[in-house]
Amino acid sequence: MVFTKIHVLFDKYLMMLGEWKLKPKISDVAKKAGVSKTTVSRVLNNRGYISDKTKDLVYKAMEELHYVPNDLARSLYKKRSYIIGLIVPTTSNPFFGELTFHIENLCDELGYRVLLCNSSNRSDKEQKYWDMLLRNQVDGVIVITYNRGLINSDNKKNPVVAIDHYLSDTIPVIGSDNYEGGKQATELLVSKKCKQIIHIHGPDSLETPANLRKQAYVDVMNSYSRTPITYSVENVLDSNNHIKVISTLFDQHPDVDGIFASDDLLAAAVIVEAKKREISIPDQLKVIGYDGTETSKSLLPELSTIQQPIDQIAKVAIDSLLKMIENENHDLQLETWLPIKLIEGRTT
Amino acid sequence: MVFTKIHVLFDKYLMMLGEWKLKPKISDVAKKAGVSKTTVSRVLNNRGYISDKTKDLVYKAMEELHYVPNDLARSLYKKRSYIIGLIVPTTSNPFFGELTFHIENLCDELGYRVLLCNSSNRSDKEQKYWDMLLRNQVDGVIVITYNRGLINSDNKKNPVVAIDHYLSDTIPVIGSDNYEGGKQATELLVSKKCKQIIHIHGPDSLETPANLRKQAYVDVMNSYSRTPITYSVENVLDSNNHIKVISTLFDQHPDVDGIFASDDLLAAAVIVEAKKREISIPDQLKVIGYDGTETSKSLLPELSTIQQPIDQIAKVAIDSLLKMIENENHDLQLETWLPIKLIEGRTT
DNA sequence: CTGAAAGCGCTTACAG
DNA sequence: CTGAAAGCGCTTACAG
Repeated sequence: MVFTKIHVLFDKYLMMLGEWKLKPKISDVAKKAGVSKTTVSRVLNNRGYISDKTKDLVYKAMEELHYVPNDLARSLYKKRSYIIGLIVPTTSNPFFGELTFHIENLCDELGYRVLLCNSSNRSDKEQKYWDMLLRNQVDGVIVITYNRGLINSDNKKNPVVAIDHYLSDTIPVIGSDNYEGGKQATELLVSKKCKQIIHIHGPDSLETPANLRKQAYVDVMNSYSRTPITYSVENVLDSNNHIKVISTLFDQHPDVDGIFASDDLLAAAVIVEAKKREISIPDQLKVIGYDGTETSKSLLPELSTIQQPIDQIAKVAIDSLLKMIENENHDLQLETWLPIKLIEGRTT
Repeated sequence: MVFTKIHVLFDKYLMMLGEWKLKPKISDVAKKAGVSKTTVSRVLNNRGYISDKTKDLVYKAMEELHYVPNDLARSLYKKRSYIIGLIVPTTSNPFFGELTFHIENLCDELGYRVLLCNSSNRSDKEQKYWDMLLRNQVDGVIVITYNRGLINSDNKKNPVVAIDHYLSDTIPVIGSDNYEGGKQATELLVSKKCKQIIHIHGPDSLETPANLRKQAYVDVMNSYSRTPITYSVENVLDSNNHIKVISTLFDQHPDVDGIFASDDLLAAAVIVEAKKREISIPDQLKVIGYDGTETSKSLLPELSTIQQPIDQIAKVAIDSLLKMIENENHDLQLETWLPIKLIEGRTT
């Protein structure tokens, strides 16, 4: 009798759980199954020996209560959140959008979740995001953005890997083989008999390995005893800025017949401007870009470009980060440059 | 003397914190500042009265220890994580990439973080992600993917909003004015004297408001006493699938002179196939897409398309979700269709 | 095979 | 203006 009464009371409590949006916790499951919290936790984590009978009881109780474990509590105890932070300039850009997709997918496979941050390349936002990620106890961070100040000696302990950006001399950097890419792009234009080859690229101020694309261009030009000419776009995320620089380029060098743009969006803007000026591509002007995302292959398939192995970059970044998280970073490569692939379209 | 000794010991402990990668906690700050945990917490949260002197002591201690609050612990107590989950098919697709950017940006402004999930439109992944998000105690979820089974009666309590997909009759749906978009696209082709207008769209099986684009096409065709002809691409994320369907379309309807594609990537694939078959655009064939992302405007600026107000969609989605989270969902609209904009390029 | 107790790092009534 | 104590929902030695 007394037992029944308690049972009824407990069911009432459960109804309240439902109505008040209260979530059942491990002790509710324990009560319902008639075991201790410890046992429920053991069943939950498949840890230690539990009789099949008890297991079944617990499983049934969990099901009836629609129990959902609270990972926050678990993370707090374990000092491990299985969350990684990802700071990108913006997922609006197809290169970062695809990179984000691959990174998140790999994380998911490995049991990690990702907290996404779009910094818009603004260092104030990068800093705010960085602090937020630390407060949220992320296990590690992947950074695709520039902010040398971000990592100071205080937080060198946090596992971090950077993509295409030097952050400090202890943080692994992953990227495509920028030098080789820049070389192949320039060599292609030379081989196609371009007389006046110009390179357009991102901000000079950034200390990114992507500068090697420019370096390769300069070296190749010099190797043919030609004068390198480069134009810099200060804000890569602003397409109006693209147009202005490109327009200036054409005004100052009406004889240009070969352009190597450091990314595909820039190359696309070059093509637009050329069309506006009735310069025919590839007859009068040859254009090659960099990145070769799926999106640009779909939307602008005729573009010649240097394709980055985005999936491999994501893979190496995650692998390196996990090694750091697991403290197996003894044999960690500090720089990894993945092979690029020249894609010849109809713009060269 | 004794005091000094304790001081020295404490400093040693702090050194260990550094070496062992242990993070200082509130009690470390309290000890260093010579106050209680309660006081430190109050300073941290600017709550209740604290003397300026104490405040300064605490701030100094926090700084010296490089103290970082643990948001996991705070969330656990507060039963509020300030994290929202975002399930998209893939950020590789420019539409979702841009939507993700805007959603994350708005969240950041409002003090929320986002846990990103790429479902690849697979319902098994959607389900897994959904469970993961609940375990991680997200305050709400934005879903851009189809899985009616996802939301069952058990978890109707969780704040959710859907973008472009009907999940249940209690979950708000946000999207562009698909019907109006489909109508304007079709009317444009009609006004341009296309004789044979065909519509290509995503999977028929999905119960998405995007089907209204097709419905509008059908209605407009009927209003001109024409026979609607539609082709369906089963997997929108697979470009090979696009090509096959489009190729069939051209084979079966060599007389086609107007195509309304339900997204820009599909439209781009149509253009590629047309070029391959030496069909000139817009003379012999007019093409219009749907989405009008920044990326497609950059890479394929000549494409005529129906532009979705991605930023507004993100805004309404977040606003609705936050209302649900704050339990102010009394006046919540269940369906919101934001105005589209016809962009006439050079493919029509 | 199972449970009582302590603790993860916070916050907040409550008391003074 | 400040502190001791309880509790958020878990996990894990430890003991039996």
